[in-house]
Amino acid sequence: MADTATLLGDKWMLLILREVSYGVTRFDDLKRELKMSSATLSNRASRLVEIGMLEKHDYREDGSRPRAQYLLTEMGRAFGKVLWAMMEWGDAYLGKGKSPIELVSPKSGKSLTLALVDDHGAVTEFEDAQPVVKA
Amino acid sequence: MADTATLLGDKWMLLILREVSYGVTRFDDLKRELKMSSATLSNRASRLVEIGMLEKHDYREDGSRPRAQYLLTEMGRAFGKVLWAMMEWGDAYLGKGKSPIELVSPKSGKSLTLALVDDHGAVTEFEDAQPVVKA
DNA sequence: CCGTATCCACAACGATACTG
DNA sequence: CAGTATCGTTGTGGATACGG
Repeated sequence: MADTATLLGDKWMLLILREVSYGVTRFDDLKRELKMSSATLSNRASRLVEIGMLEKHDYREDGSRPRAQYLLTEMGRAFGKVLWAMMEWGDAYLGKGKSPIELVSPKSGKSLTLALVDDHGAVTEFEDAQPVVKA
Repeated sequence: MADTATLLGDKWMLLILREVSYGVTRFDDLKRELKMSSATLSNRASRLVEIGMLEKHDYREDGSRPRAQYLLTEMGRAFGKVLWAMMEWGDAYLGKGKSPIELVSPKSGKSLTLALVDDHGAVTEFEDAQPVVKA
C-alpha cells in the first residue's frame, strides 16, 4: 500500500491512467483533456512508462504522419481495479452526481460492483471483513 | 474518479488514511510512523477532517491528560476498499514482497479478495468486464 | 501531547517559446 | 503532433520555535 501510494499517489498519475483506460492515448489529447502543461504531462508520462504502467507505441495510419500513443500494459490494466474503486467511492460519497459509466458482465449483461469474495465466490461486506496478520 | 483523485490523490492523504485504519490515530504516532513534519501532518489531517473522512475525538484515560485521536468516519471506512485495492495491486505488481495482512470472512474464516460481482454474486474478471455508458 | 507559526530551500506548475 | 527548454510564480515540506 505504502509503495503504491508513493509511486502513484499523485493526482496527475491517476488522472492520466484514467484517460488512457478510457481510450485517450495521445499526448495532445491528454494535454487538452486534463488541462495540463506539456512539461508536466511529459514528466508524468515518462514516469508511467518507466514504472511499466504504460508503453509508448509509434504507429502510422497509411499515408499520414506517424503518431505516438500510450497504451496500458498488463500492469496498467490491472490498476483499473483501483481506479474503479475510487470511482465507486466518489459516486457514493462525493455529492457530484454519479458517473455515467458502468461495468457489465459480458455473459449476463448485469451491472458489476467491487466486493470482497472468497475462493468460492461468497461475498463479505467490506465493513465485516476481519484483518488478520498472516503467519 | 477525477474528483476523488483531485481530493485524495496525494501520497500523504492516502498514507494517513492507511495508518488510521490500522489503528494509528494520534498525532505524534502518525508523525513518527510516516516520518512527516508537524506542519504537513497538521495540514493534511485538517483537510481530511474538513472533507469528512476523519473525526477528531478528545478523550481522557482516567487520571491522565486528555488526548486527541483521529477516527475514521463512515465515509473514511468506505475508502478502505480503495486502499485495499491499492494493496492488492502493489502486492501483485511491485516486487517488494507481499503484505503480511489479509482480510478474512468472519463467517467462513476464508481469505478475501476484491472482485467484480453482479447482484447475484456471480464473479467477473476485471479484464473481462465491459464498460458501457448508462442511458 | 497536540498542534500552529515562521522561515527557507527547493520542487512543481503553467505559460510561452521553440524543435524535429 | 510530440515533445524539450526556459522562466517566473506558487506550492510543499522539513526544521525550528513556540503556545494550549
